[in-house]
Amino acid sequence: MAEEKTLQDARERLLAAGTELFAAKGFTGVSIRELATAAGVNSALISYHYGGKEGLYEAVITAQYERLVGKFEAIAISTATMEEKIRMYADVIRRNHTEDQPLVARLIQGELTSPTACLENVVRKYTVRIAGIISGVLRQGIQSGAFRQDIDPIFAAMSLAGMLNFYFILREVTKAVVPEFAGRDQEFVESALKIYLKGMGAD
Amino acid sequence: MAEEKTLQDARERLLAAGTELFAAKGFTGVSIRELATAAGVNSALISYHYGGKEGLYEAVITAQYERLVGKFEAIAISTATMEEKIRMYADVIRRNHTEDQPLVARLIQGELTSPTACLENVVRKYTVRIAGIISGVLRQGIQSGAFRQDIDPIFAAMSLAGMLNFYFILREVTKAVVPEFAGRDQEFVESALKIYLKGMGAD
DNA sequence: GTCTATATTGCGATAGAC
DNA sequence: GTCTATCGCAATATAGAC
Repeated sequence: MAEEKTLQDARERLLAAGTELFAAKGFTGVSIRELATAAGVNSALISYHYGGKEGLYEAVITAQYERLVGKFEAIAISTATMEEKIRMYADVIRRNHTEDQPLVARLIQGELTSPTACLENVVRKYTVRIAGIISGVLRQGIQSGAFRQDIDPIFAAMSLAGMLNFYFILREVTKAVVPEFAGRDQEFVESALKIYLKGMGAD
Repeated sequence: MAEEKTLQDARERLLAAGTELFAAKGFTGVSIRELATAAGVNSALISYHYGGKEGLYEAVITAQYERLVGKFEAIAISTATMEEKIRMYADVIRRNHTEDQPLVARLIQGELTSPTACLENVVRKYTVRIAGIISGVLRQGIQSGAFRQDIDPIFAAMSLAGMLNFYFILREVTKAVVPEFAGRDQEFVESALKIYLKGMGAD
């Protein structure tokens, strides 16, 4: 078991290169030659291992969605309180956009905004799954009386996800220009949660 | 002054075709041949009038941003109350995504999510401008005591924009699968505003 | 201002040697 | 499982006629 990272096979190296390059430039912005060079392998291996450029792209997107879904599910089945779970969701989203791999978050957001034709079903599947996980937790909170009764849980979930994700989408665009945004991610999340938790509170 | 719509010059016809096609397929998804055919002109005229495909794309994006900024500014300078203005902003966003030209909204969202290299400055400019307009109105509300004092107006603006826009981004992906979303746009906006207005309320 | 024709470049995929 | 070489195609841009 040589732990030499550079000795992973072409398949793995292509997945890693694809994750980085597709995230940075989008599907159509990267050529198979560029992917192969970055992975240090021959471009023909993309077809051999993944059936083509689209196949590699699908593998990249799927792997990232699975990673994210796993984190959301772990929170949902934990024994934390309702408010703690919401704070944990917010933390996953913040970390996903900042610490983990900011470009990958943008990749998923981009696919969400206008899915590649070949990936519409994949994106739909995971979107529905994540929305289901979060709205399920909120439904519990509504039924238990912790949250107000007059909001549909799915709408409550969309509102929360929107507040948090949209900021991080825009941050990439504005942080160089709007001084207000520099290094205040955590502070934004706290402000958004203040608004959301008060807004969802039962009277 | 013949009002014959089909007799507008190639420049206008290309802008119209570009708006529709770029919105439907993205920048890289459309070829100049396709643009020229849709406009009923020759592909060489794209270079002649706009300096190339990128120039036409920039003209399309700029025109759409100007249209949107105009609507936001009109609300900002109106004499409506604070809550009315927020409801009017929400209405502009909803109409922009549903009635006006849903695909164009997706075009702008897509550019926001990951700007084309050549358009980063354009996108930045308009993002900052719109954020400035909305946060300015919220700042007034905060100073007047109508809204809570412990939230930065720019964060409050981002939270509002996020709640509303994110739903409409996802709606395109999920409406075919999640029955909850079919025809409930107005209802979602009302729910989101309920959460937001209560969450921003001064105690 | 508009069109025809073409130059040039780069793409994704694959056949076949090793 | 990986590489070399190449095929066939579609892309944008432009030179030059009208």
